[in-house]
Amino acid sequence: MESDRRRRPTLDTVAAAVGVSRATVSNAYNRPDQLSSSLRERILETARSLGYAGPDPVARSLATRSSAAVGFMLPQGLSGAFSDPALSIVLDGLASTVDGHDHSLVLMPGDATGGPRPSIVSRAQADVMVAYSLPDLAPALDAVAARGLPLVVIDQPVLPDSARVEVQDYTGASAAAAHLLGLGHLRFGVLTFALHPDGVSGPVSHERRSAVPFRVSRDRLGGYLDTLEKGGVKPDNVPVWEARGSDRELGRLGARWLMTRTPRPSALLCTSDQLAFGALQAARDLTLTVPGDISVVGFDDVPEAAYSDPPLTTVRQPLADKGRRAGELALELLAGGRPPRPTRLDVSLVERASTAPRT
Amino acid sequence: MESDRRRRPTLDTVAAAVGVSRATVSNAYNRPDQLSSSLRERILETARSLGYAGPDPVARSLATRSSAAVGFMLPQGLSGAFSDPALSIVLDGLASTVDGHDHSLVLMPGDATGGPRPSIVSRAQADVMVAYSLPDLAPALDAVAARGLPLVVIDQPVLPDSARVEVQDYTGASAAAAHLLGLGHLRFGVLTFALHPDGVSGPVSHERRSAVPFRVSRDRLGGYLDTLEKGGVKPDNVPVWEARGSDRELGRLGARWLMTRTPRPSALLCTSDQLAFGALQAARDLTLTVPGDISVVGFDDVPEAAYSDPPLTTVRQPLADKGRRAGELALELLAGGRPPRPTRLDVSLVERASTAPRT
DNA sequence: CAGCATGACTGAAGCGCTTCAGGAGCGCTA
DNA sequence: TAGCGCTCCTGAAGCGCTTCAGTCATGCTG
Repeated sequence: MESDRRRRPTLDTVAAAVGVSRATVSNAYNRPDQLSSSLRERILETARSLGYAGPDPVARSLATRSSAAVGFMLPQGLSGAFSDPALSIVLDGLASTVDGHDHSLVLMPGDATGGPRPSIVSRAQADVMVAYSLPDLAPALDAVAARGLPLVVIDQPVLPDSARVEVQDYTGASAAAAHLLGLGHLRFGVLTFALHPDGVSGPVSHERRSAVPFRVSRDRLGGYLDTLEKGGVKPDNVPVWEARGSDRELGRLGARWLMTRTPRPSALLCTSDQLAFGALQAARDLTLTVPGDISVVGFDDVPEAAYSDPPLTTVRQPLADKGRRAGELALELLAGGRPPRPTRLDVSLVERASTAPRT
Repeated sequence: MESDRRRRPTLDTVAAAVGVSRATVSNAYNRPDQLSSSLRERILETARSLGYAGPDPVARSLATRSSAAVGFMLPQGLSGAFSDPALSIVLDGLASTVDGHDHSLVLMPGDATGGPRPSIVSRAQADVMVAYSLPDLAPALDAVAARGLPLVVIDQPVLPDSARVEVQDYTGASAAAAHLLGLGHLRFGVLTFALHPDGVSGPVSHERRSAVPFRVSRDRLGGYLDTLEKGGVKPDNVPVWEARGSDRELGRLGARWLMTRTPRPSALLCTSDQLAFGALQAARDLTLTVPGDISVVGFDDVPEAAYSDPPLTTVRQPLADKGRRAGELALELLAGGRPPRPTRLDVSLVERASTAPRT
């Protein structure tokens, strides 16, 4: 079994078998124009019959100083992460971009600290890292810096020397709040995903609202609350529930709490569509009608938002573009480019049937 | 900028700075017991001040002939893949297992062929591959074989020399069908995810039902149809809709078609919970009640199945275990073990409120 | 004090590949 | 036929690390 692994053919094996130099065999794979096509054919044929599957990726990476992979760092474990389709869409955009350039994707799931363990990051074979929604000051980010790897940041910490793609979270949230205000609502509730990476769900105390390490949460919550305040609604009178993740079930739980406050809010602002879907479910549980008894708005505009019952009023952000852009940036940095100015993608309010004037 | 990358310190840099041999510096990182702790401290300290972030992962991989990564091959692109929480759960189980052993996860999304492109597989830096639900004969599998990498297969092709973890799909499907038969149903419809990797959705013709390359689809569909036949229901009289993926929206589409056949089926068998949720939605769209007008059963028992409206009768499979087991197998193969006998996980029917006797 | 473990460190041989400065051969031109 | 520019191929120097067989003091035993 030792010999199993040891006996694998290498470039030299093939070179010897064909009777050419190792460089020539290498060229057969990487620079077809450097040798006659007949020789190339002969080399490839011999390689095949020897069971040689092409240049070893690791050795090639060492020699070229490039591992042709982009690392993707997540704030959470995978199951939590993918319960929100927003991430899948972003990741798909990213994956198809880098895949098209023959790069692969190394996933680094996070743990309780709100990011991957630094040791994972130090050992990851990737030559550019993408940070997705990590909290400010995540240790993983130090590990990236220590390795001197180029970094592209989606949606989160503002770091020197990193490429960024983000979305007008504050503006979008603000528009959603203004929409509700415009409909005459006076009593609100806010349902947000994690403000802190500690895995806590529950009503949000005053101090927990400040110093929020997740920028996205901070901006959306801020956009909601500031706008309400400008509209004459005291933030202190707005109950806020923090769900530790962004999925329906957690949303349902939080919404139930919000919908049973006295007096009951007539409008709910949610920081994601998933949470909003949970809220729709909670309303059904409580036999409240949406938007009759209570208006609900989401954030993201995932495809399903158009089909929910009722269809969701939400803030659209271009998720696939976000991923694609991140992929492009990663590739650019890899090519030696300096981080360009941050890409800021637009958001827009999509009015559907889950909001209505206060009755 | 050239120099930026070139100037990165290496083991030698640190060795020279401290005045020891390179081997000693290497030992400082990998075998603390091989040197005095005071020297080790000094080395680490110097490394830090030099901006050396630890041994280069690629070089280390080459020297150790191990890249400490497991490759994960998917049948589809990422966005489609993750719209079904079942995959997230499996992947999370896998990720936490391998992560615990300091291995990382390389994702290889598939394309229209039903698996990752072979070139991606040939170049992936992983020393064991796991195939998730790939179709039989996927080209990616040849690429794995060509490289001589150990392989663990989840849910799909039966390959010589691979470790396997699978689920009693046929048995589970059969139990679901028997349950419905026992409730007195006579007219059925089947809603399945992809039978073929060609991205086609629609009613399933007779020939398309045979030679199904996805084993899971084959077994579940077979389990449904065979059991119905034994119960006296001709498979040819059972309309089958194939959705190209496993998400709600596709399920809703297919279910709408199935629910508008004449005569209308009184029971729907779905190959996944996501499709079943779509069916629940379709019923609402058509103002049919579940289970009053039509019974619906799913497959997987994802967490949400317990909370849907109505809660879903479904076939439970241990998703997280599946992922964990795959991770363990991968690690075992890496350690040089031979593929053990296939792990077959049990399924069981969970009766909830989406099925009822025929009225 | 000879003999011998033991602990601490080193030299050098790889790991499998890419790349670049040439060299050899060959058909053209002037 | 000298000279030139091609095309096709090679030699050798790395890429940054691990590992294993030693070497060299040092302290301990009998």
